[in-house]
Amino acid sequence: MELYSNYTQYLVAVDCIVFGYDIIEKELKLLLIKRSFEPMKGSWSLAGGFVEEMESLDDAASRILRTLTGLERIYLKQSFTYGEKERDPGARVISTAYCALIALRDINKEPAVNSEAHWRSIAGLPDLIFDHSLMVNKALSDLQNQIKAKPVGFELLPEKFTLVQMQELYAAIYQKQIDKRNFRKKILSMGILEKLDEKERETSKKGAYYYKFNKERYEKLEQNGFYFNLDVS
Amino acid sequence: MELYSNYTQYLVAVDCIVFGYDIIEKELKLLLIKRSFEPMKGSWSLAGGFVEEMESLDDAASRILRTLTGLERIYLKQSFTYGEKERDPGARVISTAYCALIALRDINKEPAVNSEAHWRSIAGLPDLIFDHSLMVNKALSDLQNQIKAKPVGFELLPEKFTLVQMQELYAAIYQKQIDKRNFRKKILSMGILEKLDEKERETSKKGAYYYKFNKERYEKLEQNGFYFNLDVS
DNA sequence: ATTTTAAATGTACATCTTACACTTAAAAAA
DNA sequence: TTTTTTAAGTGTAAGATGTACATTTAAAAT
Repeated sequence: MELYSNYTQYLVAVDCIVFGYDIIEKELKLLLIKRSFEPMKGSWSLAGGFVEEMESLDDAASRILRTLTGLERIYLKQSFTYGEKERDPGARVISTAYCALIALRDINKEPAVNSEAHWRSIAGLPDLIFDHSLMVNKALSDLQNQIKAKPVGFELLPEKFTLVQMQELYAAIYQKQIDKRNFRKKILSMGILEKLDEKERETSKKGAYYYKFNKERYEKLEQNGFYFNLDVS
Repeated sequence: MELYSNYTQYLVAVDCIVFGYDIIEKELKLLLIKRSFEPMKGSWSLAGGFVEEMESLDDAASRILRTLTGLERIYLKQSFTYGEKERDPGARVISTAYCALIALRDINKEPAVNSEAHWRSIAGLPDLIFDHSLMVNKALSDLQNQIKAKPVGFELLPEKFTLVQMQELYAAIYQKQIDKRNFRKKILSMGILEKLDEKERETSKKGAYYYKFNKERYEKLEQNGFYFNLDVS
């Protein structure tokens, strides 16, 4: 490039913070990789990679997520860019973190998961390379804020879910107990869930009604000034 | 660098979205630059520049802001990173936007302002180069959300300010009218303002009491689980 | 028929939000 | 010295929302 020719160029990376919700264990997990190259080969790391010439940052994040999990069309959102001089001892690398949410039952069905990828409970994470722990802490705290104000939680649930399951998801992300009646009252009063005739019968004799998220209804309400708000006691 | 040697490097820039509040005109303004080099020389642009080898992204943003306005120790926050392939026709440039807030009465006192820098009201901005309008829209919308939940508004007011001035600031940022009694009730009930004995006498015969923000008090309350919340009717 | 298990439900009280109009202080003008 | 003018300052009632809390219901298993 002849323009801007006096300026230094740098490696640009993306790192993916992939949160997976395990509906069975009722736990939020994080996708970690055993690093296969130097520096810090063998340490725990986020799923990351360098941005290629023909792709945008968003494209790079999608590609890396797809390569590692086989999943596409996942809620994937830019989090924050880390540009400290010495953050990577191998070279000056500017890295943009992306945050993804996955329902773990989906990924278990997928074959093409990188064999060096592991799901680890967010309670009790190992040390991560470079500034990756920082990235995770920021992303988790952003997720907690976001899930209050946008219906991103539905990305972590199967299409049909019970209110108990939804409540367990929120409890796992906030890491606290939630009052059942108030939670139900609040989410049902928004009018964005559809009650199905079918019941989930695995966890109880009585069975719990399935619901599904009515996205069209939500979008219509949002246009009319409605705010999703699921702050929790 | 010998590690990571197969990957392409890119130019990395920061662009500063500098909002200035004009307490006289009661208007939020944006700092724009007439671009002095190709491509798009002569067009309106944000204050930007390339990241140098010895500085972090944050450092680069501070340096650029200082160079253009002479101001230091300004509230300066990373906003978002723009990495589309063709966003800059001159070269592949990854740019991280930063957002700064300034009280315009402060900057008027400063001498070292770049002569190609201009303050323009956010109502009625000109077209900006590349994706800079996008950057501004996102930053403004983030500012509106942030100022609800954190006391960043005080960065835009002089140390001593009247409640009317504070209300005008919020009205300028939200671009809407605010009920005087409710606004006062809400902000005063937080217990983070100190009423001074002194009055501002320029705008009224009666005079309006000055207040100041008690930052220590705010931080203590915040530690105890208090949330600043200045949602506006 | 009885027991067991988890799902489903309602209410009272406190807190917060919202809409709304008159009084007060002080300078300027008459 | 009175009157006028201007912007600052103040309160309340009604409605909406948040919170704490315990019993009943459905259905399978014994």
